[in-house]
Amino acid sequence: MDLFRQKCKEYNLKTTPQRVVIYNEIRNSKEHPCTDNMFKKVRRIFPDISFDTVNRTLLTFTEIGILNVVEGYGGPKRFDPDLNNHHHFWCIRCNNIIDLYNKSYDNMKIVKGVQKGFTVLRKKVILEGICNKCNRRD
Amino acid sequence: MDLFRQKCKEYNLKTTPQRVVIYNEIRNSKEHPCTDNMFKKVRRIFPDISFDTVNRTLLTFTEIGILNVVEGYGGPKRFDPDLNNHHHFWCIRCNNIIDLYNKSYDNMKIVKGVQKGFTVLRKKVILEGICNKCNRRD
DNA sequence: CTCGGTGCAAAATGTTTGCAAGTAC
DNA sequence: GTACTTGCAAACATTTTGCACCGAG
Repeated sequence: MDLFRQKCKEYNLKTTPQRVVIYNEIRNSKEHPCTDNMFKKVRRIFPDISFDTVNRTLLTFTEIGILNVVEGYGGPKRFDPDLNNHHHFWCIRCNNIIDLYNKSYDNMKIVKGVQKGFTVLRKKVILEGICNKCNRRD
Repeated sequence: MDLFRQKCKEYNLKTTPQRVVIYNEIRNSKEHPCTDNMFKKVRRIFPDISFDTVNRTLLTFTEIGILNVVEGYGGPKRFDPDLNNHHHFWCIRCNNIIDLYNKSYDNMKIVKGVQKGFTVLRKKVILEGICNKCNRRD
């Protein structure tokens, strides 16, 4: 919440009730929701909010760095409230994303080809496959 | 081309002229085109093809494993003709994807949390940042 | 000849924009 | 009071679906 207020001040954003609710909901989220998921969640608390506001707010949050967008395959955007360095396992069947925390992944070196002239902001490992639940279901 | 014919046989797909053209174009592509890029490319060779066929064919190709879809952030799907193990640098400004080849990335271990019950089909490293061209442009 | 593939048009899905009215500061 | 935000509606972009016709095997 401090981060939120601080960033709002920094970027001249007003702390509207809508933004507060969206911030709290995504912070408390353990998943990687898409905009529509967030809209449904937020509307339980703030029934008159528009989809539009949720969408714009999520994009604004990624711009000011209190949220990340995570990799997907062309479907709806998905957001990640965890700003710590972490990695993902992606189930290609149920589309679930599982967070992975691993020091050796974090410490991975940046390959030479990318160093000159490039700025690397984030580096992450993505594992793709079938999760335990989907495997069990077969 | 052999891979193409073999896979078509395997999955009972007909080798239509449309599919042949699409296959050749994506194979010769050094980029990571989206469906619309492919449509434009293919239409130069096969002017009467529909967008629809290109889209369906690309999806079919990913299903039979002669193409991969690559990670994105909710925009149009992008395809990758390179089936070898490789990694990506992603410019968040110009949206360009640069292929990275690196043995130590290839040899990365799979973390323990994912081993029981999970099937890992692919693993890759994604670097996100600003590419040399975009940096120069500032 | 037959079944899968194509092209078209329409629908569905997801995102963005323009603007009048509202509200945080 | 003013500038930023919101909600709405319409536009846009991308993908998917249904179906009649076509053509590769």
